[in-house]
Amino acid sequence: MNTKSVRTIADIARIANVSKATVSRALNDSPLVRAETKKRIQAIAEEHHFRINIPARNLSTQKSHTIAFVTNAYHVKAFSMEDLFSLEIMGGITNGLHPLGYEMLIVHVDPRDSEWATQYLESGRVDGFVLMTSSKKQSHIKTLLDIHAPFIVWGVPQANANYCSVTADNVTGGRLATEHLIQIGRQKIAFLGGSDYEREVQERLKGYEQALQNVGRQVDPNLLVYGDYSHASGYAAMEQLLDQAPDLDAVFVNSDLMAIAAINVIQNRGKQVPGDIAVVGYDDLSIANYNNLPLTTIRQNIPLAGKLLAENLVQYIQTGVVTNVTLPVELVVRKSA
Amino acid sequence: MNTKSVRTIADIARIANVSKATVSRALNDSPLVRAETKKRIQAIAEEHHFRINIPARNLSTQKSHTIAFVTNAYHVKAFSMEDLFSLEIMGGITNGLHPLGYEMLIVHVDPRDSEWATQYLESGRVDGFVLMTSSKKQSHIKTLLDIHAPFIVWGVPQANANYCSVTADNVTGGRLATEHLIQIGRQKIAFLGGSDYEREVQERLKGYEQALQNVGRQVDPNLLVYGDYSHASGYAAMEQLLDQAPDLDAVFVNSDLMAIAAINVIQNRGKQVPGDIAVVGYDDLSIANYNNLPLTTIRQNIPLAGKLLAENLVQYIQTGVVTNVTLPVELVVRKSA
DNA sequence: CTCTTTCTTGCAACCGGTTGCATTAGCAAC
DNA sequence: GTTGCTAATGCAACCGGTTGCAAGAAAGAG
Repeated sequence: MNTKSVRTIADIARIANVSKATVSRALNDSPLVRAETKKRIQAIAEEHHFRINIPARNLSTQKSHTIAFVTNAYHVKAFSMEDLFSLEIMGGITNGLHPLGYEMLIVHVDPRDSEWATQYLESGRVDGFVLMTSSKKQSHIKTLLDIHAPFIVWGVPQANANYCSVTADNVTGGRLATEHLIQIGRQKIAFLGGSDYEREVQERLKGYEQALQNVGRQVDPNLLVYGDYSHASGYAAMEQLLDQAPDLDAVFVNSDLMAIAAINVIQNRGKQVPGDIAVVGYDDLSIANYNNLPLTTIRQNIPLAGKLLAENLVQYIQTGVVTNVTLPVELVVRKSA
Repeated sequence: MNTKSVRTIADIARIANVSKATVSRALNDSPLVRAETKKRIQAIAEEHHFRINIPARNLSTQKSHTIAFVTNAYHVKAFSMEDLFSLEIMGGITNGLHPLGYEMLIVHVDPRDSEWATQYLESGRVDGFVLMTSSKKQSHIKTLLDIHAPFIVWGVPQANANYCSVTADNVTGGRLATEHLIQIGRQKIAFLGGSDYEREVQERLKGYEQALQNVGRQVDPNLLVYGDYSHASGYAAMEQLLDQAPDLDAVFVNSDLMAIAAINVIQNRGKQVPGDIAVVGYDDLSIANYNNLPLTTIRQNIPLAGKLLAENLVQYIQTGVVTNVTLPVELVVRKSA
């Protein structure tokens, strides 16, 4: 129980001999209050360690200054390595939100539940959503559009879409990865993609195809496999690749986690990385550097992506301006290729 | 802008021909309202997809139903692998909070800032804190105690402390790890600890010492080194160990991440794990299983720890009852030892 | 039938901050 | 000295839900 004698704006008003309205305006730096009055009030508030009551402010302004980070890890008891991408981008998002006076809630979403968005938005609990889910993403986007919810998406937006997004240049990423493998002399270059229905994966494939075609090579369907970004799926996909094309000497993998799984498979089959098979990953998560065999990978600037997701969503909430950002990618050469 | 015609309890009251008070009581399942009236009101609310306004409820009840997850990753632009422990326990915490109607904010804390706790608590933004920081933990505990903030700590509580905590049995963990290494025939067993001022590390050392003494062996100070749980510190500590005792044939490492770093050092010096040097880690994070050489490790039940952190903090907020829980640990034998 | 007790629901004040509009003081122009 | 305009501040209603206490209805006992 808080027994401080100075707890509300009314208390500050009594001490400063002004009205609550003047105190509220002074603490919010309103131009309607004379500068010397404002300074005096702010000094009194500081002296008494005054804290404005956030629920009261939220009620009267009808804003929560809170963003929901929507992840689909609802089904697990705990986060894991599989969620490292979310973890890393989360840090960038909270760093972007904090200077703007916003907080971030983590929201697990059951993809079968169509009420989750209204439950958070129409109750006034959050002002908007950062959508990270990959399963049922289109369905979630539709849900959010239907209720006119402010949101931003990590990933390639739908054609003709009118919502905010931040993505990276996947075509260039695919091309850079493949060009590197070509440049170091690899002859039989495989593609281990994420979920094949995703635009990002399709664009990385396009970049891979472009790089091959640029040197007069053809795409071999036996060299194309897909996972779902999980470690297990990367493992299985790499096994399938080696079964289908035992003589492949390079693989471009659509995520660092699947790349590490692929390396495990390669090494377990008695082959050397990068000697026998060169491996390029994607994302440049921290694990890429920590792996005993540091990963050559395509860096998406995840801290910057997080920061822009935050800032662009808040800008949309405040102004209604929709922004779509495509970040550049870069090849990071380490030891796996 | 929400143009729904049924937005507030007053709207439901008008439709149901009762007062706001009755609607509020019905939606909160109060026994003061007749059962048939309650049913009727709940049906009307359901029919109109009514959502109670959370800021208004928070203001009138003076509760936010929000918990702050306090981590000290304030200094980085993004989370990383170093934060995998926090990520994994975070999942357990949100799973524990959600059925209780609570949300979780992630709060970065500058250890030099002494106002962070009042900033969140006295503004009514959060109802309590889960304290995960390891740097300046004692200082944060003092800060929270000074302002009578509800909180719970992951880790061993201070002697005579009167606050909630969840920890695991570190002495047993240290003993189990060392006994296992003894049992598989290792002669020169090293200890690579976390930060040596931490009670957890001291307790794990005690377990290590007990196991050695139980078989008539002495503790060799040249076999004791400390890191700070970071990958880099684990790497450096293992290098120091091998410099000091090139003939060691086992090492008990106080975290999975440092264990992986240790394995990297061992392999980079041309030695085999577990052939030349057996390695046991701690925590049983998801990475322990994903590593190409799956880690033998001491499992702390992280999902359960997270769930209990959540439930016991909410119980303290609601009832004032302080609970301290020590979870059992277990040895998980994989391939590194 | 009357009185007392209990049940059910309503009244309205409160939680604390925001802000449109009103009021008053001060200043400048005539 | 008067009038008109602007600046500074105050008033009080509002944001929406909660709940202590009051009022009235219903039921039971005598």
